[in-house]
Amino acid sequence: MKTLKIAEDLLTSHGLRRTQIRLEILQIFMKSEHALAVNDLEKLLKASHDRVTLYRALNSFEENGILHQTPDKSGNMRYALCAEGCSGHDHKDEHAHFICDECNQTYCLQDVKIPDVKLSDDYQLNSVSYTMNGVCKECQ
Amino acid sequence: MKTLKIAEDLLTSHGLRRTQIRLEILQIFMKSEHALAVNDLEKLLKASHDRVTLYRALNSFEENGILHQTPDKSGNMRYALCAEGCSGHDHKDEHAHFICDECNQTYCLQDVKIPDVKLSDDYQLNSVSYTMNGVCKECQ
DNA sequence: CCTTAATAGCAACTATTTTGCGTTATTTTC
DNA sequence: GAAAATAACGCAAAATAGTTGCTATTAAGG
Repeated sequence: MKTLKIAEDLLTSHGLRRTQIRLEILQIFMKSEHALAVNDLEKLLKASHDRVTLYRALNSFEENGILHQTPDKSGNMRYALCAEGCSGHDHKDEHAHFICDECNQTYCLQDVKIPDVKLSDDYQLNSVSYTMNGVCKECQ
Repeated sequence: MKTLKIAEDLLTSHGLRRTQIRLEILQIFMKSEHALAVNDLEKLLKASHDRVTLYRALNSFEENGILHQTPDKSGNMRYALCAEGCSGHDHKDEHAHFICDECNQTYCLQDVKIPDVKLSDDYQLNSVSYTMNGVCKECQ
């Protein structure tokens, strides 16, 4: 299936409008193997757009369970497509992330499931994130 | 042992100067059960100080393995005391963190060790972080 | 004491993200 | 289809976090 078609379906199925930018953003995420910062996104977009537009699109996607966010080591937000089965407030994003200390890129390790830990009853758990830092293949 | 004495020892043993602010900062961290943002720290300090001073103190502590940092969900940096055995570039900070979605506070779960995962040889691992989100006891 | 090197504090700057508001354009409805 | 409704865009401005350069202090060691 073509990425454009998938992007269109993603938007429609979440009641969002199919605008040029949003379609392009989604296609970029589909082609990317790692999480992207707003910065990265700006560079990958054909035309230049207002950052506000990007932020609003990304937030909307996040609220609708299309994307999920993780801050990188320095605290900047990065976004990546959710696996299927995400819904806005109940992210099933239970895979680990790897962030390269050299190139600072975030890899979504879809096949690395996050192991559980024992947690005291004092805490009511909603979601978990597992992030590894190190050096990726490219940078070794 | 009094917190002041501990703070003094921490500074001296790392070759740092025992200034008023730094002693106070360290004591605040010793009394706090959760990780603090620069913002929190400002409120907890008796007198008001320049934010730059706080940032520089915190960075210095981090480099010397006295504190470690974790970004919270929204990407803001939070700091907490390291367990013993941390050194500047080889943090042994292998415990999990819990961040409350309500009050946004970060709890250091010193006794919850981070479990390992299998990682492809493509990645060279340096450090790991495990963060849980949910609702803490206070907020339930 | 006196030196010197670390630290504090001020000013200014960069980067990220958010908010308000008028305009544009996609959807919906007739 | 055309008009109405409203989601999304884009500009301006501002809030927030963190950094850098520089000078003034001050702790530590002779």
